[in-house]
Amino acid sequence: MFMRTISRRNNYHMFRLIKQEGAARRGEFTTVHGTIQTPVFMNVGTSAAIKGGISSIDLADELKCQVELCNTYHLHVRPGDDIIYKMGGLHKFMNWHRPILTDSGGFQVFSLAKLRRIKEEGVYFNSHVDGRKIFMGPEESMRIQSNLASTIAMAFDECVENPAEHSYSKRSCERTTRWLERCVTEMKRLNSLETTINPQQMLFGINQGCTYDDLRVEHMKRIREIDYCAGFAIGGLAVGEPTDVMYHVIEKVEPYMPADKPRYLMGVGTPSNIIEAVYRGVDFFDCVMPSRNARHATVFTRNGIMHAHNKQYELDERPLDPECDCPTCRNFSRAYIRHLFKSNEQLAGRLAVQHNLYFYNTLMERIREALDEGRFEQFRNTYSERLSKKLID
RNA sequence: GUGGGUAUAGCGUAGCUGGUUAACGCGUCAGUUUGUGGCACUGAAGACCGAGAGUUCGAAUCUCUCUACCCACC
Repeated sequence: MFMRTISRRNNYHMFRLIKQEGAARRGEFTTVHGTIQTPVFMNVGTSAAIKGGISSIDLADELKCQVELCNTYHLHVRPGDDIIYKMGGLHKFMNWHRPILTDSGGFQVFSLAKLRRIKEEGVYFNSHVDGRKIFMGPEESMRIQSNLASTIAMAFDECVENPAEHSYSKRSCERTTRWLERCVTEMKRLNSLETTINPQQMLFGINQGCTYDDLRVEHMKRIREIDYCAGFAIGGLAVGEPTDVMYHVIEKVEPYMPADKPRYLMGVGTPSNIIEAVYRGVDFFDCVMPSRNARHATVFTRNGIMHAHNKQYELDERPLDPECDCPTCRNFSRAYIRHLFKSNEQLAGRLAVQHNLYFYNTLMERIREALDEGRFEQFRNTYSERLSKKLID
């Protein structure tokens, strides 16, 4: 049997609001794996690895990552959550000892649309790896996440696609609420078991409702009544709707989210999206954009977005971002990185991912400093637009 | 020296029983990427078809000459 290393006595789910500027919040979220300074960007390592060859050690030592995000569905398919349980949980498995948030697999209901069937009890998938049939419902998702022993588990939801009919969105939301109730029941049971690696595992509920104000608000009201949730997420955004619609939905839902719990905008987004969402009261973010874009040679700088493979950098001796002090920018020129991309060297992706993650993590640091010093509004005015424009120099 | 073969974008090839703006891959250039199945996807530029002559309404395509390269035999 597995030796329990985490006490079940302490209450770790503490969100402390340090400062507020308008709707924007500067906070601190205490977890069993350490305290998270918010607003925070979680670095996406779907299969217990940041794509591009960044290890947990790099993340912790150099890249200022506070929280790593892993995916329930992917890890269930491979290597199997039972394997990770036997290996002592995700933290031990990947040698990452700060907080981990596991996504529930709900998003894969949406993104693997061609390979699934949704029913009341849960979702039938065909595995993207070997095609075998997989069933996942709220209980399965909670059991898997309990085996993974993440710090924060996400509720199993349906991410409604955009556009969607009002009637379908409504039925889907109601089902997602019922699923959340089942998640809570199952997680309570799992956290009480002697064999559970992390009995302090927390659950975040997820708000849905497509782009319909009434559904969003109604759903938020329903799920916030479920007191067990340690935080709440807004899901189903940045899936094709215009940016101003996304901001509008956040503005509509935010007043109904508990002020004493963290708010997490799932899957978002660009640096500008993040600044705008912090401005509207969001505390947690995650997005594949910094890592995926980096692998495709798009890097973020303080003065805008650059395509590192462009010819104009052929003889450029400057680092990607002259104002950045990440390991990549401290050591390598644009000319060299462009060459690595053109030559299809793995190192190109690694250096660029390293830079982009550092950029996102330090962007959040700068947002927190601005909030600490009461000048977030000014920060937003300076950077919100600039960071999402193409770099010209 | 004789016989045979090949010459089409930067590279490798398709088209060659003659018929509209010569196709494809790689490379080049540019762009996309929002709770990551797929290190992926989209687009653009670029050759007047080895050179010259001929047949024909019309030639990358047929004929002749030349040049270069490859193979075989002397």
